[in-house]
Amino acid sequence: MSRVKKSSSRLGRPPATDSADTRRTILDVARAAFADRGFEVTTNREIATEAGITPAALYHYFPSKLDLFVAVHHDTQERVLARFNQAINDVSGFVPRFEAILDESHRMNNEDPSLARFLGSVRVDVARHPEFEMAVQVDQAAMDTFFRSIVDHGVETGDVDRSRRALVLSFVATTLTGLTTGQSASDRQHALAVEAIKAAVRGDLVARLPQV
Amino acid sequence: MSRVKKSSSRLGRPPATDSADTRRTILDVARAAFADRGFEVTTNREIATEAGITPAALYHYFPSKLDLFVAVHHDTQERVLARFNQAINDVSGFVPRFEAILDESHRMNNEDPSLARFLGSVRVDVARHPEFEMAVQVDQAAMDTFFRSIVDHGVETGDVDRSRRALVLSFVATTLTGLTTGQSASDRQHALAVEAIKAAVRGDLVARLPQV
Amino acid sequence: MSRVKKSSSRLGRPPATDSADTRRTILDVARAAFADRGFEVTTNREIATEAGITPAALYHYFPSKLDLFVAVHHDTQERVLARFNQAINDVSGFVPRFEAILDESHRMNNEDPSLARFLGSVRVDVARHPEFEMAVQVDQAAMDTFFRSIVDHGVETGDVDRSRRALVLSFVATTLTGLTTGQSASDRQHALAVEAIKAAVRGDLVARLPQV
Amino acid sequence: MSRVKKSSSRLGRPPATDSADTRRTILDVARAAFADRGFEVTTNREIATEAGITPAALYHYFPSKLDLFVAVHHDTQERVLARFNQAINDVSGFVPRFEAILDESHRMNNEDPSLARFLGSVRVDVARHPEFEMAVQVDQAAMDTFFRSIVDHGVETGDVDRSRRALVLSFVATTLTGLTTGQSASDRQHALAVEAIKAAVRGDLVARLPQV
DNA sequence: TATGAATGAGCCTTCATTCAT
DNA sequence: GATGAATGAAGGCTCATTCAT
Repeated sequence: MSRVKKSSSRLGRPPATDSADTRRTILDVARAAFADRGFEVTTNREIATEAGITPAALYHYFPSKLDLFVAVHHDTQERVLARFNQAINDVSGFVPRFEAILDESHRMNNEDPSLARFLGSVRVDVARHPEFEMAVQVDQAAMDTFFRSIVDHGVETGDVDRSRRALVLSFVATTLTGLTTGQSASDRQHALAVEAIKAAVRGDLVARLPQV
Repeated sequence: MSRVKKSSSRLGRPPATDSADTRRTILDVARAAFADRGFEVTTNREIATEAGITPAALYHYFPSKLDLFVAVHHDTQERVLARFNQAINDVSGFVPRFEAILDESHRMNNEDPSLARFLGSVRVDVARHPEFEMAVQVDQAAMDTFFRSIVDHGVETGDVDRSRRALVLSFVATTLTGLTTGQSASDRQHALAVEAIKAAVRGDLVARLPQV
Repeated sequence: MSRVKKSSSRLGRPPATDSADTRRTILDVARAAFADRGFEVTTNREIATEAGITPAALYHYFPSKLDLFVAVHHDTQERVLARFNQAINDVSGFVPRFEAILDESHRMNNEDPSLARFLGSVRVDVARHPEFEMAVQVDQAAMDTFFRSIVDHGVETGDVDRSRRALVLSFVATTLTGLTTGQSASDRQHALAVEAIKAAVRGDLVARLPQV
Repeated sequence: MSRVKKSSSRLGRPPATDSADTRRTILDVARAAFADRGFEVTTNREIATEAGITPAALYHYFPSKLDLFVAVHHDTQERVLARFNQAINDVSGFVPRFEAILDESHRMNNEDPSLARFLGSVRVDVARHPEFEMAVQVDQAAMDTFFRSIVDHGVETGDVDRSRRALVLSFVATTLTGLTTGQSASDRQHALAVEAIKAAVRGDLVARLPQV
């Protein structure tokens, strides 16, 4: 919101601008826009205006709208993964690590909701644009690998049964997707969902039924 | 499967029926298209062609593309809700009912994947088009109410602690969203996710940690 | 110039228009524009405006600007070839036939200068746009074949030496290109060039030098 | 052949010379580009890149793309005219001089095809850009004057009939245009066309018909 | 002299929608 | 009901050109 540079609106190179700054701004602005409105609905003009430049200037930094999207994806995935990695750094065991990830998710959702929101909506955009598939799959594989490593770590520490690796991984993917996609609107809602997932993992979400 | 409207030569049939058939076809075709490619990317021409008519003819059935989308939403929500209601009909207790819903979800995802896929992607489309919000909120409220009733039923039957109503409801919303949005690509994947959710609800997803 | 239909500028289908007429008008208008300004410089908007429609309506008749160009090429080539064929119909011998073609060229250049001008400039446009090559080569092969047949006919009637077939064909191509490309601006200039070519073919353009 | 400006490290050389080198390089590179793709299709960036500089640097040498084009035209016309003048230097009579010009054309087409190709395509570009007309007409007048002088020389030496001056001049213009525009693709083709024109001028292209 | 960052104008094309038939 | 012809608005992108450095 406070990103808008004073719109110079004058020809030629603007005084005292840093190329890297502009690129960073574009990436941030674009992430928010893509997260809110998706790839199709977001126009170059919107992104450019919010970044304080003209649509044509976008092409100075990214060869096409699609490339910009891919760059945003890569940047976001990278940042989130770094946060996750750092979050589990001095934590051991599957459950503690998963909870650390959930907590970090919640923190990130507070600091910059566009990170999670983007990752939540990217799935849809990618599904809708077959051209994206290849471009983002490297990044997504990295995220997959990360989650898999958490589960495998759980197997080692004993809280995940070796035979249930796939099941647990599926649970992680499903809940994280659900959290990111559906519950990131308000802080309260997000916090509640995080608690719910934790409770479920701990096994005390609902009363244990007497196993007949 | 055959999407093209059958040629209307069944003698004696009132013409109104053909009209209703065409409307039905449009709705089905549009649901699949919106589910696959989203509101923006799907064009009237695509829908019309697949329904065997011209884009202009669409306007005899729906006043605008937006109205068509809303109609599809209503229709889909209604059908899914009917299936859910029927699924829990002779089942008692929160966990059994939730499991029944998950199973029904899985069945539906097999029979006509476009139902779930549409509901999965509608969230994004609605978020991206503020105009939709009002139109779909009635339908979404109905779904909310349904889930709330399941949880309340759980409180009555005793397997949901009264103080955890909100928590459990959040879990239902989160996992169902995650299931629909992220795990509906293949039957196998969907089945696994359903099992994972069930295990989590039963409390035996991971090894119970010794409660100190 | 007098092609402009009353600009309806009203939405929906305009009353009493014939699709075939509009297509014909577009083709004619486009030929003139392409001939004058070339493919790149001519804009869809110019063509549309001169044809009394909007740029978007162009796409009702031709899938792209390139396709329109190819259609104009085909149409023009066909019409010119028809005139040439008719011109040599009851004439025998290479020289008489070549002269008939030159005369017909001159007549056409008077009636509708855009035919020749287009054919003159198309060579350049095709050279500049590799994508055109394939699309127009069928038409150009037909023209080639026609000229070749004239020369071969000359061999049969005896006024072209069999060993000079290639040479004569080259002369026909060179002069006709030169005529169309460089001398079609004014009627007088064109007529003079036609006379010059005829004189050269007759062998009395310049005084015969005493062959030492 | 090597288009890239040599690195300017020859000590003691006045910097002005490097500047002149760069200008020369731009002119050469631009001629080839304009010849191949025409004024519109050729971009400043292409020219600059091939000349080893940036688009902005172009503006240190030429005030605009249009001016660059005009400069290329002037330069090319000048060089070709110089070659032509030299070619007819010690030749007398219209036919021998015309043949000398044709031979020189052929030689030039071999050495640097871009000279002829540029001159062949310039006609079209000028016709397409009314702004060029005035700028190039001085150069073209010089070329015209040259050809006129050849013909007048022919009148003096007696091989051109005084009454046929205009006719012969038209022939020269037409064939030279045809040669440059249409037959300069391959050496073989060009050579054949040159021979054909020579034969026509000599009067023995086709069998002389019995003049009744 | 040269570069990199930026602009403004304009182009081709797509699309929802309208209207006469 | 349905179609085909047309529109207006908008979008992504390219390009010559400008200006601070």
